[in-house]
Amino acid sequence: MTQAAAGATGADGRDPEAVSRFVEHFAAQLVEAGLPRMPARVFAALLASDTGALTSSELGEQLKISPAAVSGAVRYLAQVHMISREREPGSRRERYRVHGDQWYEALTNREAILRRWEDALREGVTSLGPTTPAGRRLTETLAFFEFVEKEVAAMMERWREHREQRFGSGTSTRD
Amino acid sequence: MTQAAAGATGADGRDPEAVSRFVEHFAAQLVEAGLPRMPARVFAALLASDTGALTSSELGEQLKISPAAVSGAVRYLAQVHMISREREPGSRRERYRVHGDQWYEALTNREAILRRWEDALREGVTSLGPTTPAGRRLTETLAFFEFVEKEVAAMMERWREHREQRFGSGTSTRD
DNA sequence: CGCTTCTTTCAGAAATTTGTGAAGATACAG
DNA sequence: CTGTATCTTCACAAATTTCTGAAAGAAGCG
Repeated sequence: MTQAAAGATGADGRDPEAVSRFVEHFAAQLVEAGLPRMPARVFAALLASDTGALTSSELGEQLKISPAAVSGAVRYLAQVHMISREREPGSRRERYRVHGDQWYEALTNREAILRRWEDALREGVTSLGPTTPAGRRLTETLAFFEFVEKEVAAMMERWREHREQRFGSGTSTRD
Repeated sequence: MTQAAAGATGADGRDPEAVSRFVEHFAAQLVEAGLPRMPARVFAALLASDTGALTSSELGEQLKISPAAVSGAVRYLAQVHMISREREPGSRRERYRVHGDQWYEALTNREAILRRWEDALREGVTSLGPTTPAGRRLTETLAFFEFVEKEVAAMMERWREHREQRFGSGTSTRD
């Protein structure tokens, strides 16, 4: 019984059970917020890893999912810029990494979505008529989104500053 | 041919086709952002209505969906505070309304979600250890969310001010 | 150059989600 | 109190999504 003791640590100096508990719990929250299940689990696992980067097989093993599932999940995450892929030079292994800076941006970077909302609203204002009651409502909604878009950009700027001050520059975890 | 002419207006002074086009297009964007289909369509229809409020049967008719579907959709929307329900005093009809103020808040009011994320992260920091690399990453992530939570509140305050100035107070559409 | 190791793609099985019809509640009207 | 209009709930059918196993596709290494 070398590893199952209370709060025990695995071979790598971490308690795999505690890690798993956190991963599943946090992933569940992400799912509730709209992220597909597998991407959520993979992301949480990366977040909870020591180096902030894992290989495909490590992910599959830890989460008990097939290589195909890992592949699908990382493709999704990379597409929405929540992780980035790295190639290890001397190997065919690929490494998936969560990069502090990058994924904060991604979270707020519903920007593309915001844009499309704005486009749809502009079209609506035109086709319903800017002076109709509905048109006026759409105009105001549009103004809100434009406002938010600007504000979020400013907010992220402030965050970078804030973080710099509190945590020092760069990602807090490096290899 | 009283109503189908180009850009023509229906009996109610609006072009139903143009309205429908907007409704479906905007709803599609909302769906892409994660809203379930029916709620998205219902919401878009309300947004594009002249009074900003419709009854269940009006919604069902316009969107060609069953009363059950309307019921489910409005329940969802009310739950996330994107609309409110009103009782017409002299009738068993209920009216669903989009209230400018209210739904802007709702959109940014992922607050509940944010809170749960923060809770999960705090738990993770504790169980993985605040001084481990993973623990440090979680701490920073937590800080980010706390920062965002504060900032969003401030942003909404600024929005109210901004809107006041540009559109005058209150909802732009009243019965 | 072929072997080995890893990753991706593809088709299908399983589970989940979504919308409907029909029956059940609720509340006003006479 | 009975009748009627309106909304909600429930069980099921249909469509969509999700994950897996198996085979094909890259990329170093001998």
